[in-house]
Amino acid sequence: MAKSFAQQIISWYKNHMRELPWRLTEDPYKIWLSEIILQQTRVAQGLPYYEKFIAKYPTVHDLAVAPQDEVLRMWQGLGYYSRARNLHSCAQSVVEDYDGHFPETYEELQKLKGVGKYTAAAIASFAFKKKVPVVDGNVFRVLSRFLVIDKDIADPKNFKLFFEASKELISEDQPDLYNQALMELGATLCSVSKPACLLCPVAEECQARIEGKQTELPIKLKKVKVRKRYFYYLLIEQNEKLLMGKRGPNDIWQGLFDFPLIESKNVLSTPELEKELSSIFPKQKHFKYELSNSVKHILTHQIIEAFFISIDMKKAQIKINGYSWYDEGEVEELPKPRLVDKYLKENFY
DNA sequence: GATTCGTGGGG
DNA sequence: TCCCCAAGAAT
Repeated sequence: MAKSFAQQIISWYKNHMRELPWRLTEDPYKIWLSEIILQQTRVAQGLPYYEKFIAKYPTVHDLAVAPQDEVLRMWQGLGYYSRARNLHSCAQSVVEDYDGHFPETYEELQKLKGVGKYTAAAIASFAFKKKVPVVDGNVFRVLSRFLVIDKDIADPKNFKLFFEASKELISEDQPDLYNQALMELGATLCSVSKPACLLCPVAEECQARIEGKQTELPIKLKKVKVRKRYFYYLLIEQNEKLLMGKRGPNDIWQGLFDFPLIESKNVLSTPELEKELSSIFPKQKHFKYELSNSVKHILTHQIIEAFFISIDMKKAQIKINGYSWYDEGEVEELPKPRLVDKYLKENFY
């Protein structure tokens, strides 16, 4: 009897797998941590963060008792910061509600903060050898090609179709290796633009390749709308200290620190800017300020054009709600958005 | 259920 | 320069 799809990709995987640290362990904590870090993130970008976290927090207990600002600072630069907040909260839940042990089933795992269908399937199969298929961007791509599934992968109602398709193909005794092989195939050979079909272990049976449709699949319809925002950051320094504050909910960078901010839907003229400034500092009649060149910062749904305004306030009493003074050492330790961190590194430290 | 959450790299 | 998108989840 011919080798099954699962058998073929698993034997290919065994010969080509990259020996990443989270693949050389069965510790659910390490597997969970790696999966959270790798959500919407490439291995090359996430790997140093994984090493850093494991060194700082060897066990889920170490992570649970850490201060949240420290965890956010550790996460700085990786993006999607709700992952860090949920990571921390999840660690505390595992310690308090599960006696320090991760739950083992697909359903129970999804009750944890930051753990959805993909991550639950990954932990259940990698750590506990459960027969649950993972469905991520790679799986959508590989299966849509292998089976010629021309349904929109951006539409959540089509998730089940791929989940069930993979469930039909998953290995009975090596579900973990099957899932990893499927993702690795998508991450390496079965790439978005130029799939390396000549190297593919299942090219012979790939329906898209047979029909010459590799690059037409998968179908993804949704396009993101991008919003433009203009940030005028106020750099206010007194006695070697800088005024900074923690960002609140319902916007980007929740929990991270930045400077007092004037936001606008469009570029401000000099009079407009000065009017804004004087409304923030009503008591100051005249003060000097210096406006930086604009810095573009691109997010998934927003393009931010930022200006940094250094303000000379002399010895005036300055108080802005929600902001406090931090010296250089303290500023260094605060979790900050990339945009802010870069500016500080280039102009202050 | 459509939207919103970062950042960096590749084509 | 622009577009895509990468081991998704929460709201």
